[in-house]
Amino acid sequence: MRWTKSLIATLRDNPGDAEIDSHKLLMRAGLARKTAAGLYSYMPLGMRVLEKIRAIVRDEMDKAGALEISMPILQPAELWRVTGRWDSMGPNMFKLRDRAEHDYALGPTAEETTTDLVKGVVSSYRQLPVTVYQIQWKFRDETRPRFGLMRSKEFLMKDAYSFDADAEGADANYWKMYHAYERVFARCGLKAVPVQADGGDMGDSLTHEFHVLADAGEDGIAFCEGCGAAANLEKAERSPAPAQDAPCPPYSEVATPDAKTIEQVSSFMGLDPSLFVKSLVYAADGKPVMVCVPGDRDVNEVKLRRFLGAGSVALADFGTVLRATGANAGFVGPVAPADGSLRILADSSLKGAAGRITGANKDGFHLKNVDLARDAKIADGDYADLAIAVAGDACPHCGRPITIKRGIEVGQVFKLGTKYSAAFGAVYKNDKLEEKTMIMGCYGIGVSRTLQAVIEQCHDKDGIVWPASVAPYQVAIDLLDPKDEKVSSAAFALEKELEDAGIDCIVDDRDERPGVKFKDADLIGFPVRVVVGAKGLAGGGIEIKRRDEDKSKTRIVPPSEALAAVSAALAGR
RNA sequence: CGGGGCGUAGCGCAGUCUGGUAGCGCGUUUGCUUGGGGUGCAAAAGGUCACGAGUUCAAAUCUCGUCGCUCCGACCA
Repeated sequence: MRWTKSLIATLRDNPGDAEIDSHKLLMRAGLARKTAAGLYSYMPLGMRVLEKIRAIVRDEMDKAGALEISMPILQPAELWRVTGRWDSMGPNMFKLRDRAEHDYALGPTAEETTTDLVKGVVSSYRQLPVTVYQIQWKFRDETRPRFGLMRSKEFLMKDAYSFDADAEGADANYWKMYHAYERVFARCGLKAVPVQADGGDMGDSLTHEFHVLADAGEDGIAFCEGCGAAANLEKAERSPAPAQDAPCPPYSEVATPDAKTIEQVSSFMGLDPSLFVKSLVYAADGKPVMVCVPGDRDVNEVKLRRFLGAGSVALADFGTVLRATGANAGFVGPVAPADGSLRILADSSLKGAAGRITGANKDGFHLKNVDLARDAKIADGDYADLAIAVAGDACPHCGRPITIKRGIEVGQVFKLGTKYSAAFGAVYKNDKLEEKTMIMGCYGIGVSRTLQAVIEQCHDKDGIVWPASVAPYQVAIDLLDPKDEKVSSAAFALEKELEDAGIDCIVDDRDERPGVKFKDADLIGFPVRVVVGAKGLAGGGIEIKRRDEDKSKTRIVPPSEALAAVSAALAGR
């Protein structure tokens, strides 16, 4: 490919709306342009990267025995109503209507569509197991799209769905995909780590997320250096030691006017936040429940929902808080709430807590010297791990302190069980002609997000440093004297040689100064750069340098050895 | 959903407070120059100053409204 025949527009300045390096570089290197908020157009260079990632994903899926299909982006509402997700996905789904007033969604995922499809095709155990996948544009009405392709309204996703006759098969499929994912990300040049995650809406059982570690990541991940455990913070368990507080005198009221937050009250009273009990009123499936955690901790709503077995939990509105406790938010506590039947939960680290400060369930007042066991009605079984883990918490498996890092979620594997197959009646007949429900798994990879994750992980101060496997072109040939017949024909000859050898390359044949070409090549990040110039040719040859190497490592070879030298350089990447 | 910031040339921005001929850098075009890390010089093209209404002799600038973009927060009591 010739630079002058492509459509490449690099930018000197960072776009004003880009916050993180990968987003800035995505735009500056001319890989994509923003069309509207959360919507991007891929330029020729970006398209090539996307296609290369897609090809790797497809290859690994095929090797894992999955079958590629394509299902409609436009999905009828009736499918979503079968599982109730038409309502439960709520505003996250783009919904529209045709002229006959039929409802549709722009697919945010495709469990329903796939289950319905497979149900109609598979009827015998002889056809199982089967795994199908597609690489398709997905749509989600994000409340806040950000960071370019990281969180956008439209994104390319590979979604695979497995159907098995029995649990053992489903299990085997899960791990087959898990290992395929490891290979996909490794081949994209990414260090992605599998972490335990919460099933959320999709199912209750085993699930792992694959994360690319990066400070710009939106998820927190807890790691244990001791035993290697890794879990999303939403899921991360801790094993908090119970408090062993000394007995304290009876509790008494303290006036704390205008001090509502833990921060305000603790500074008002001059006491450490950890001595406070933070009490929050939640609505669990609409029913109020109070949750107490130490003042320097936050409630983990995912764990809370799991513990309660609730469909949804959210902080209660102020009216509910007032009715349940008798006070406004800021002054509530576990001691004698107005609603005596209010269930009160507490984090395990509060078991045995005494001498603590809580809200008084009376506006403007807190209580000091609260002994939870003595003063609050908390059932023994209602002490649980309910707080978000923080660095230094004990690992539940080996007891060593955990560390917290940030990650970008690029993939996730789920065991779905029969949630969808049961809803759709996706059954097969076994060898005794008995009807059985298929057991499912689903597996997603954010293809467009992966593109940006590679940039986030592979860049330096000069630009992107593409792994050879997903680079828009593997080789850039900087033609320094395009008007010199001899020089340009040498460059074009090498271009042909490389292309014949299956190495894609782009010749920068612009009438630009060398510095401009070097800067652009570094910015876009082609893995190998070849310089063909009059000066070099006269001096014996052409220059070859890897993007991740210093200038001093430049090799000069005669044109006849260029192909071998480029291949060698690429092999090193 | 709440709060802040911003909408001026393809991109990045100044000008707005204090109303009076629409500016700068990059990019683009042409010519010369230079030719190994974003050359230098000169000339040129390119803007209904987001949109609408109002105030005024006069509005990018003041007022009101609308739309869009963006950041932070989303009840942690």
